[in-house]
Parts: sequence; structure tokens; C-alpha cells
Amino acid sequence: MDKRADPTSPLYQQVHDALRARIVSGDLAPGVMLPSEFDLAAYYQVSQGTARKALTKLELSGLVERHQGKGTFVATTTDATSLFHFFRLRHRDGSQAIPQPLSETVRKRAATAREAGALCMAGRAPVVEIMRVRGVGGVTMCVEQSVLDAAIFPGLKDRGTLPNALYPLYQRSYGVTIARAEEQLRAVMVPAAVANLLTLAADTPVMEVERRAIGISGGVMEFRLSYYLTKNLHYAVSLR
Amino acid sequence: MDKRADPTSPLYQQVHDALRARIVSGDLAPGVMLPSEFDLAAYYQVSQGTARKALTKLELSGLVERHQGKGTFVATTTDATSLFHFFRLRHRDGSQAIPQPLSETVRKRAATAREAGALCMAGRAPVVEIMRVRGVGGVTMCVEQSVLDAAIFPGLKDRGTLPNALYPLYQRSYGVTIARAEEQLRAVMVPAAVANLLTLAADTPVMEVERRAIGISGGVMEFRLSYYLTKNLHYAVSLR
DNA sequence: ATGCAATATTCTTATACAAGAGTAATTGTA
DNA sequence: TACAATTACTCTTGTATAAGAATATTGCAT
Repeated sequence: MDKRADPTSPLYQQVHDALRARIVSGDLAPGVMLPSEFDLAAYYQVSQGTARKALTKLELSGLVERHQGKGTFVATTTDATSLFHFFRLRHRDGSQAIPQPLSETVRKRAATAREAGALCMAGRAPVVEIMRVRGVGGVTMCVEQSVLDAAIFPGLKDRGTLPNALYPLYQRSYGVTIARAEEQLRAVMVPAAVANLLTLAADTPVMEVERRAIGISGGVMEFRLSYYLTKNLHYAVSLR
Repeated sequence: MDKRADPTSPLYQQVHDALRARIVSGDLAPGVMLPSEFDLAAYYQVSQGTARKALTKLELSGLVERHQGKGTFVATTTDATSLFHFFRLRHRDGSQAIPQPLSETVRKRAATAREAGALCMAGRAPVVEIMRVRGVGGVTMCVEQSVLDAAIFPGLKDRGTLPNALYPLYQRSYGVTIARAEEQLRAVMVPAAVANLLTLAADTPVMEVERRAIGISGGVMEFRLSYYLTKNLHYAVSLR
């Protein structure tokens, strides 16, 4: 295998692509330190500045973290960053609301047509479903159903209680790094099943959130359907 | 006035800050071409590469656009970018839904306490209120109430019919460039007044969106309250 | 244990050259 | 002479490299 592909593009782009491929493939695992700028330069036969420019681009896309005097490291999905990026629920005063899981059931079943489509799986292939009820200060606030390809997450249903933030678990235990997510929001009347779990009146409006979590290689790794009670909380969005 | 402030920070940062200040102040208006990298380098007594790094940082923050061979230009708020960035409504298939204004009323009145707080104005100071009903394909889909500080937007209420995208108008006619916006989303039962305008049943759930549009200097320039009917549309969010 | 020097890392700045875009001059042709 | 095509030039940003500064860690002597 060649060190660099596509000799027509700029050198820094070639180095960037090569490093990105190593990170996406798992060859460079989250948390490990990359070779220094000079080592990379020597290996790829470019100057330190060019290797540096490739690293800067990786940093901008969030794939690596750099610390002067220490080194460059493959970014890790920590609980803190995961909650900050993917948990958009806020209190009235704008502070972050972190609903704790109140109950949880994990089971394995066949995928529905919709789930199979979203996850790019064969129809009726096995999936793992994580159903959770979460609450803030003991008051139930949301129901959350996460669906995963069972082939990618083996043994997930026998792990016992799962952590509050799932994405760090995906990364540590299954090598799946979630890079970003796309959500679709709708205001709907609470479905009967959800109303039961949250003990709500049948005519309560709730926010339906359909999330597709996308890995660094670009595939949809998780399909999540959530219902939030936005009586005392709201969903915060930053546009820019 | 000095060319550069804070001599402790890196040179490129000083140049960046100086240029940013000129853009924020309106000295460099949207659309105008900046001096070339070499001219900036000569003026600020740095190398071309350093001036270039400052421009790169401005580009990353979206304040300028660069074109090889042509020059660097202060970013303009076009209808296209405005709609793309600040209009998150999508059809079922994911394509962008662009609701057209169906009716519009503009009036001047005293600010409510909440509006005055959001816009950092004195209580009961005059504001301009733009109330619109919008629809997709003739079907009413949302009600939108934008509130502005009348002192910053003089004569706005006598301009006749306003364009679909308001932010390019703010920029062109009032020198107010919207850099970003913060939104708060809630699922609520449709308020009576809104139900009337949209001809909805009283027990329809709708999405309430409270937006604060923030200018490049950091102040809240517009306070907007919208209600969306998310029966056939949804609000799309990208997390990363 | 503490302070200090050595070392390894990223960060900053500068310089040289390449490439894209527009413009004016030049040239060829009718 | 009029006009169009081409050429050459100049201005712009983009790419690559090198050298020194700033920062963090480590090991060693005290």
C-alpha cells in the first residue's frame, strides 16, 4: 500500500487523507498519540510545516487534539464532550439538563423495515434495542429508544446496566466513534405507549426527536427515537 | 489609534483582531475587497504568510470569503446563505422547505418586559414588530413574530412588503449583520391566536421556536417567536 | 524532595515559488 | 482601419519549506 494516494492533490491534503484513513480504520485508536510533526514529515517525505498543516486540518474536523509541548492525540469521546455535543436539553435559565436513566430494558429482535433502511441493514436482520425512561430530579422527562445493528454491537444486551452516555461506550467497547448526528424534530401528541411510561395525560404535546448517529466512516451507526416533555425544559439549537 | 493591540499575543492574532474590529465597526463593509495579503503585510509590518494566517482565521469564522486570483472580500448575507443557515424546516424527504409569506403586518409599539430584556433595551422602549403567516404550497404552516429595536431599524414599518429573508435586508439597509442565532424549541398546544391564523383545531400540537439573532458584535438584534405545524414538515438539526 | 538542565513536542514567523484570474497590449486578418 | 483572437503581464491567493520560540515532560544532581 502506498503511503499517499492521489498525487495530484496538495501534499498536505495527501498526508491528511492518509492519517484520516488510519484513524477511521482504527489503526490509530482514540487516545493514542500520533507521531510528532517531524516524524510524520520524515515518513511522508515532506517538511514539518506541511505535516503540521495536515494535522491542523484534522484538528479542525475534530479528529485529533493537540497540546503544545505534549503531542497530538486521536480525539476521544468522553462523557463530557458527548453530553455537551449530543444533549441539547436545557433548563429555563439555559443551563444544561442531564436526565438520568430511571429504567432501562435491552433486548434483541428483528429490525423493522424503517430501522433496517436507516441503518443500511438487510431487512429483518437482528438489532439491539435499548429502551430507556429518563428524568430530571426524579421527574420523568423523556423516553428514548436506541436501535443498533446487533452484528456490530455483539453482547450488548448482556452487559447489565449501561452508562448514561452511550457513545463513549460504543467507542471503548466496540471501536465505533460517533462523529456527528442528524436529528429530525416534530411536535406531536404523545403516543399512548409513551404516555403510559411517563404517566402523562393523553392530550399532552411532546417533542419527537428522530436521530441518526453517524460514525467517522460516514455510516449510520445508531437510530434513536425519543420523546421529550418540554414543559419545563427546552431543546437548544445554535445556528451559524 | 494603534494599528495593533495587545502586543503579547501572536502577530497573526493581532492582525486578525485589528481586521475583525474594522469589519465589526462597519469600516470594512460587506462585499468590499480587503487589501491584498502583501499590502496587509506591509501595513502591519509582518510577513505575507502571517497576514495570510490572520485572513485564514477570519475565513474560518465566516467573516470573509477568499478567491484565488481575485481577492478577499467581507462576507455578505445573501438570501441563499441566510435561508440555508437559519431556515431549518425540511420536507419528509429531507429537502429544504421554504415557506413563502402569505400575509404580513408591521407595526410599532412599546416593548414588553420580556422583549426589552432579550434585546437589552430600556423597558417599554419602542420596537418594530413584524408578524407573518407563512405557508408551503399555499397551505399555512407557521406564524412568525419578529421584534426589533426601533432605534436600530428606523423607518422599517413604512417599507411596504418585506422580502422573504429578512437578514439580508437588515444588512443592506441597516448595516446589521447577523452572525449566528440561538433557538429554544418546545412542543406546545397551539395558542388560540395562532390557531385562528392557521385555522387549526384547538388541540393541535405545534413547535414553539424562540430565536435570538446575534450580530457580529455580539448583541441580540432580533427576538423572534415562531409556531410551526410539524405535520408534514420537521425541524432538522446537525450535531457535531 | 527540590531545583535545574536537557529534550521532545507543538507554535510562530518568514521566505520562496506555484497557480488562478483578470487586463492590456499585440498580432493577425478582413 | 476595424475587429477579434491571442499573448504577455500583473495582481491575487495557494502551497511548501526552514528556522527559531514557546511549552511540557523527564531525568539528574543536589
